Amino acid sequence: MTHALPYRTHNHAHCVTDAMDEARSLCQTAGTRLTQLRAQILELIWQSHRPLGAYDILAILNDQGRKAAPPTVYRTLDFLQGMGLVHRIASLNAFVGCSQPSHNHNGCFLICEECQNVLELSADSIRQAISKETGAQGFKVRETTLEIAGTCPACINKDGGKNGAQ
Amino acid sequence: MTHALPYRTHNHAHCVTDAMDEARSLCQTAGTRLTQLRAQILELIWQSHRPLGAYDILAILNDQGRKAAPPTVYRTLDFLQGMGLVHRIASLNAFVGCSQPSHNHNGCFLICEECQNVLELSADSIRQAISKETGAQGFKVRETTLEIAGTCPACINKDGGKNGAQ
DNA sequence: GCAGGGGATGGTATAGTGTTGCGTAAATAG
DNA sequence: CTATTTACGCAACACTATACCATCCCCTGC
Repeated sequence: MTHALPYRTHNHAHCVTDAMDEARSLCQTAGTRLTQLRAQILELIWQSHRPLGAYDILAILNDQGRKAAPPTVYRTLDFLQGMGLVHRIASLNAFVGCSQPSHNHNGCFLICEECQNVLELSADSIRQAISKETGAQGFKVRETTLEIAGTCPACINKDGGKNGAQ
Repeated sequence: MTHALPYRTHNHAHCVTDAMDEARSLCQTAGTRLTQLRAQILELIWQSHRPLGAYDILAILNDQGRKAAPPTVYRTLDFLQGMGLVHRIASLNAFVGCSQPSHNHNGCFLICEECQNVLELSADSIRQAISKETGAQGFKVRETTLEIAGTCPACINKDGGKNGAQ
């Protein structure tokens, strides 16, 4: 299936239910437990395509009546990351749902600085270029962090060229 | 001129003097001041090819008799970043000297997780691939963060395949 | 030489992000 | 039903970064 672009209007409920379904299925397969807390936090992250800080999550959890402290959140995020269900955006210190948890690890993130939406690309051509360069250096890659900040097409149009000009 | 590979033995004093010379020249051109503090911090960062945390710098400064507080260090780092003399590695919360401050902004960093050395690549082919993908999305790039963690060739050899195996 | 102004630095406090360690509770296995 | 593993609650702390104000220094013009 194709995934909706975050910055286009789409039925976001589908994103959430899809993500939760896939999460349940992945945990089932892996023999890990998608507990109530983990599901709750994953769903919180999927409330939008905007990355959420750990302390944002913490605040929402506490608003929702759960007594949580930072370790609770970070542990859960570690689990979700380990399962490939969420990604950490290093340049933002924030977390976003992974749109294709079964494939597409080490993705490439397009971060709109106006609307804060993040689009995850698979970007095979970029991956190949990286692989070629690192190979030439004899460098063995474990993990790549590729985060691109800028302006998404929706915001470029919205601005009428305010930032699109230069 | 060609730059030495950080993880090969090289006369590192040259890296430092080159970097300092270039820094002086760049500041001269830009009409900014490479003050004693700024030079001191830049030189600290260039002590090695390993990224240095802001609080590492702070500790060394204080060891060296200067009374500094965090804002002093961050201000100075901001300046040095603004001049393109150092880069911040988001995935490490640390700073490294820029090997080619006059060109090569938005570089690509190969981070060895064993020896901690960082090599900065220009990586035009990667940049082109990114540009192509983002262009296809209609996304306007302002800044790219590309940090690749893994093992450098020197450490791969040193380990005799300990990590190189898998 | 000297006042004025702007950039650079010193310093306190505080905000934001992430971790350690330990004890308890819940789920699963035997 | 006990033992073991796994998850969660909680306190304290470590690390990273910024806001804000005061002071200093250097350059400029006089």
